[in-house]
Amino acid sequence: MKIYNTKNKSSELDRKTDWFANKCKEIGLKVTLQRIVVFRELFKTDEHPSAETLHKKIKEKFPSISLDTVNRTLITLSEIGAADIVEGSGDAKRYDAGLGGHQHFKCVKCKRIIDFHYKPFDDIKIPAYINKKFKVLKKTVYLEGICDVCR
Amino acid sequence: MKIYNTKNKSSELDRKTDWFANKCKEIGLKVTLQRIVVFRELFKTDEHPSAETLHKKIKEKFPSISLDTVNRTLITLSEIGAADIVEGSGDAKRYDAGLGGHQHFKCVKCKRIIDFHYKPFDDIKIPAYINKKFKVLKKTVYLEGICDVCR
DNA sequence: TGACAAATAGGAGTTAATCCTATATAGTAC
DNA sequence: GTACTATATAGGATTAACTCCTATTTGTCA
Repeated sequence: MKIYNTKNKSSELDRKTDWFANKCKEIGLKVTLQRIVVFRELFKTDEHPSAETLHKKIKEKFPSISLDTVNRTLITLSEIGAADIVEGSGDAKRYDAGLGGHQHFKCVKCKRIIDFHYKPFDDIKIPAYINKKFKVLKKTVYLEGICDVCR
Repeated sequence: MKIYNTKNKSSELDRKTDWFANKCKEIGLKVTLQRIVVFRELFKTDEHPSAETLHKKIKEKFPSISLDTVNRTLITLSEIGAADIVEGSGDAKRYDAGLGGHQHFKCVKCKRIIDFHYKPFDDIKIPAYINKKFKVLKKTVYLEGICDVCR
């Protein structure tokens, strides 16, 4: 059963949803409406929402979904590589759809997280002695400061 | 009044403490025993403690200090550049003495944060269009993965 | 040494996340 | 389609990590 609209010509979102549903099946996770909805809502936004923010938005269309489910699902998504926990300093966890190919700037005043993409940051090389000792799963260049609106 | 030991030949720690006390005075912050103790304890460790971890350690010598004070002080330290909040993904805030000159690897399993220093990471250049739009206060290269002990 | 603004202790309150468990549902087997 | 079983969910309870409040204390400066 498809629980999302596919009448229109297949959008990026629907293709991504198919990819996600298949990934769940492969791994042996059930494809539930909640998981699909959380995934799609996260994919649609570029606001790097916290679990609570995302929960509020999803409740508009799906009033019975619980915050716990959103939290659990976001953790599941990040475990299977369908989402990323955005790096930062303390505060509530913030997520993005884990598409890669960009870096984050976080405003210390308004807590807004802004995407930017600077190719050389994708290509930074990890020294051999680190790769030898640790298994590096993620490398990030992260900037913090005052955004254009706040200053 | 010096509230820390200076009988021995001036150690790095004592010199740093003087620097910190002067910085407080410059800015107009009172030089309290609590601030000195938090600063020194943070400077002595390379474990990137959370406020709670640091509070426990300080209580051994200074039983009356409150967790709130440790928390407030750590925030103050990071505001005046005498400490850094270590970047990471959610969980409790972790601090270091903000000496710079190193990067962090965080183990996603045991949450241990390990310092390493790779010179090219100090020198990454921020593109002009970012500096023009935002005031960048901090740039970080941050690695995450599985540490040698956990794997 | 006295006055006052700033800082602290410690308990109360808040926010984010996780746990618990009865109920519901996806996937599979018939 | 129906039944079965392992997962997943809802939502309230609990925990963790702060943050706030206020009476008391303490640096700092005159």
